[in-house]
Amino acid sequence: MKDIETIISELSSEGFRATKIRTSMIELFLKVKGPASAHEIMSILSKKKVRFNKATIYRELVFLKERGLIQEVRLPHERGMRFEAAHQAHHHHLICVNCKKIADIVLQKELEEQENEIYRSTGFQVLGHTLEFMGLCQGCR
Amino acid sequence: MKDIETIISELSSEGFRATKIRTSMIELFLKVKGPASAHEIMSILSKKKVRFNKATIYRELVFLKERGLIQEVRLPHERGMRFEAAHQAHHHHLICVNCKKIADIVLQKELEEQENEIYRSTGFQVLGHTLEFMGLCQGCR
DNA sequence: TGACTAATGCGACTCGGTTGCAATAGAATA
DNA sequence: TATTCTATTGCAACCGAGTCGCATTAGTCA
Repeated sequence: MKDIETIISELSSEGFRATKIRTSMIELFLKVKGPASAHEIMSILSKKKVRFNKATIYRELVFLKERGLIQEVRLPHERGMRFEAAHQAHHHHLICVNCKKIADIVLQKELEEQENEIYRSTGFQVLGHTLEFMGLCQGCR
Repeated sequence: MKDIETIISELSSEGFRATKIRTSMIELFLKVKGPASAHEIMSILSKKKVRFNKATIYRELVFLKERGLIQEVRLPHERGMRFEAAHQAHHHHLICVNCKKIADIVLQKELEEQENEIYRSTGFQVLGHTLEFMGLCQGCR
């Protein structure tokens, strides 16, 4: 994700509008670290005194996702979906089983080796993967 | 998971009963490959003319999970939970984005290296991980 | 066969998310 | 600034997956 002015001007040049909720949500995704749930998004907006309806939030999430500005993340231990800004390098998540905080991590050594092995042994052509680590963060150890 | 007679006798020696639904579900998990959704389980039972109520199915899934006979799996692209027999070695899943089939895979080379790197660089102590591969199976390539 | 209680069915409910539709409000134009 | 067009919103009803309380049923043991 670029800076907010660029995003907004790109959107409006395509006929989309810079509404309060849209700009607030884009700002939010530029700021927040780790993937955010719809619930977290709504509570942040509430604190900022942005009035909204949940249907609007979900619709905006779909909109931002379709435009490639955010991407969906599903974590292994929970029901709902989460979203994060889509500008980032390929990364994974560290989920603390104690305090539930979620941190991003970029692996120095990705999974090419494993993916090649899969192709050789099964003929399955890997296009992507999701990898989440569960454990204890430094503070909770 | 052991064979069904052993499981049933172990359960009944602890005061649990060998009901139609319970034995059908244990049989099912011994047979089915790849993690099954509640929906799939119910449709398989229906075909076998086993009458049931969805609350019972969910309760039985909780029961079998608590007893360590099955384990929960959440796949990155879908809402619901899935379950698989818990006897298996640590493994991952190959999810075909085209035909949606799910296969198990045991990696020759697991992620110790990556997990050590995480500990060194962040102090996060990894206790487990989930790793799913998306791609095209041999038949869909 | 009777008694005990684990397991079931039922229906109502929760939670996360979606949809149809009328009302509202950005933004371009006059 | 007023007008117009239509993207966006709020509302309320809805959906699917899963859960719960409670009265009833049915395994199992004596």
